[in-house]
Amino acid sequence: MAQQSALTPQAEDFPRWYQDVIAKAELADNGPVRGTMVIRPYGYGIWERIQAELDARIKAAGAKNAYFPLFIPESYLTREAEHVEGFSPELAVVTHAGGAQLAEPIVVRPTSETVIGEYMAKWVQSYRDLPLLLNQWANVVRWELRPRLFLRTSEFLWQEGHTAHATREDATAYAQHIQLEVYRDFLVNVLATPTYVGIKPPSERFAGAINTLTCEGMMRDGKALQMATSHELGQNFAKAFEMRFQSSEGKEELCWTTSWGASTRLVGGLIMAHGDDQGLIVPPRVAPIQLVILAIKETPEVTAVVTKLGDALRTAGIRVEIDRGSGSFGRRVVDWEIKGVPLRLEVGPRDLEQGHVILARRDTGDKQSLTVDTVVSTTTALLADMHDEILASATMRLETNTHEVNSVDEAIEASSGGFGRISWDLLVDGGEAQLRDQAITVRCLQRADGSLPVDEQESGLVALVAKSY
RNA sequence: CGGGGAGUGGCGCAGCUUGGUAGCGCGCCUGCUUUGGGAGCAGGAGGUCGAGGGUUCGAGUCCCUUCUCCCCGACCA
Repeated sequence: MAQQSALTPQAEDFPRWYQDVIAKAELADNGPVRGTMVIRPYGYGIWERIQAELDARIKAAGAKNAYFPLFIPESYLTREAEHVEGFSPELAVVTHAGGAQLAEPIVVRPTSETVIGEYMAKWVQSYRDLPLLLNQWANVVRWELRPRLFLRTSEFLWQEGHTAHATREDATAYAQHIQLEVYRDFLVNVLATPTYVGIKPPSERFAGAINTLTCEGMMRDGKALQMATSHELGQNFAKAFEMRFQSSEGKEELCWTTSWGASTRLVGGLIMAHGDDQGLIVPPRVAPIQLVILAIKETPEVTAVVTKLGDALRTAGIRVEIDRGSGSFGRRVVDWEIKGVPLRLEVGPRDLEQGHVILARRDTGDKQSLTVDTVVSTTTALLADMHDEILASATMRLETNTHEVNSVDEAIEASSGGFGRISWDLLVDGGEAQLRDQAITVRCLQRADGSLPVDEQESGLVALVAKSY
C-alpha cells in the first residue's frame, strides 16, 4: 500500500497543514457564525490541561478567581479614551433585547478592565485592601475580519487577571512576576515552548496601557506568535473608574492597576510550535492522553495484559487511554500520531509470546521493546525526558532562526523565516514603518542580555522583529 | 471597503463550453475475511445542484436578480 501522507506537508503549505491537523486530530470545527469555533473534546482536553496548569500558577501568585458579567454598559468603555478607541472596531454591541430597543446599548465584553474597574473602585477604600488580585476564566468577543481557528476567533476563551496596587512599583513588579513566574514558567515547563520575553513598543501596546509585557514564541514556519501578555495600566483606569484609597498617612490616592491574559490561542501555538508532517506533537505535561495502549489484536491474553497495564499506569498517575478498537493496525497508529499522543504502547500476541511489549515515542519515532514489569518505570522516566527534549529542540529552532542584524534591510531578510535581532535605535526613526510595509513588526524589546527593560526609553535596547500571526 | 475565485450527498471535487436518467474519490452502514504501519471483497444508504425569477417540451447546465463563503491588501489574545 503506497504510503500517502495524511496531512499536507508543512513545507508545501503551512496554513493548510495547520487546518488539516486541526480537522484530523479532532481539535476543533468552524462554528456556524463566521469567526466562531467549536472546540471538540480532544482540543478542549488540551485547553483543560492548560487551564489547570495556569490556574495553579495564578493562585500561587496570590490572585483569586471571580466572575464578572459578559454584558458591559457601553458607557463604561467610553470612560477610558485610548481603551475605547482601541476596541471599538471589534466590538459586538447589543442594541435590542427583551423585544425592544435598549435605552443604552450593551457591549459584549472584549476584555473586562472596565467592569472590573467599576467594582474594584467599590471594594477598595483603604491601603489595607491592597493589593487586590483577581482573575477570571471567561469568554470574550472581539469581532475579527480574518479569523483563524485558535489563533484569531471572534469569540475566544481566556483568563484575564486584574489587580490594583498602592504604588506604581508594586504594580510593575506584579506584572513582571506574572509574566515571568506564571506565563514564562508555564510556557517552558508545560508547553515546552521557549519564548522571548520583552516589552511591546508603543505601537503594539494594549489600548490603555502604559507598558505591555509579552512572551513571543516562534512557530515552525518561523513566524512569531504572541503567547501571553501582561499590562501595566498606570493610573489610566483608576482615574476613569475613580479607584481611590486612603493611604496609611490618611491621604486619598489613586490605585495603580495591571491586567494580564492568556487565551485559547495557546492551543494554536502548541500546534504550530511542535507539530510535524505526521501531525501534532503534544508535550507530556499538557497532553490529555500521555500514553495510548494499542491492542494489536484482541486475544484473551492481550486483553488481560492491556487491562492490567492500564490500571498500573493510571495508578502511577499517567493519563492513559486504551485502544482496543477494530480497524487495521496501521490506521490506528496513524490516527494516534496525528493526535500527537506522546507515547504508544503496542501489545500484540507475538509480543506476549516473547514476554515483551513495544513502546514508541511520538516526537522521535523511536521504538523499544521492554518487559511488562518495567513498563511503568520506563514510561514515567521517558515522559520526563521527552519534555526536556521537546523543549531542547524547540529552543534550538528558536536560536538558529534568530539572526543578529544591523540594518532594516537585513532585518527584512531575517524575517523571511525567523526573527531578526536589531538595535532599537535603528528603528525608532522610521525603520519600524519601513518594516511594517513588509508585514514585519517589532515583537518585543529586550535589554542586550535578554532581560526585561523598564520602558522603551532605556538605552541600548534590542528589538526582535518578525512576521507574526 | 478595493481586487480575484467558489457555491453540486458528511468532506474534497467532476459535470456547465454544446440543455436530455446527477456522477467520482474519501467517509458512512451491513456481511464475510483481515488486525504487526492509512485492509480486501460483496452489498447498501445518503443530494429540493446556495436562493428567487425567467427562457424551454425539458435547466446543475442558458438569461436576470439575490445571498453566502473563501483567498489577497488597513486592526488584534
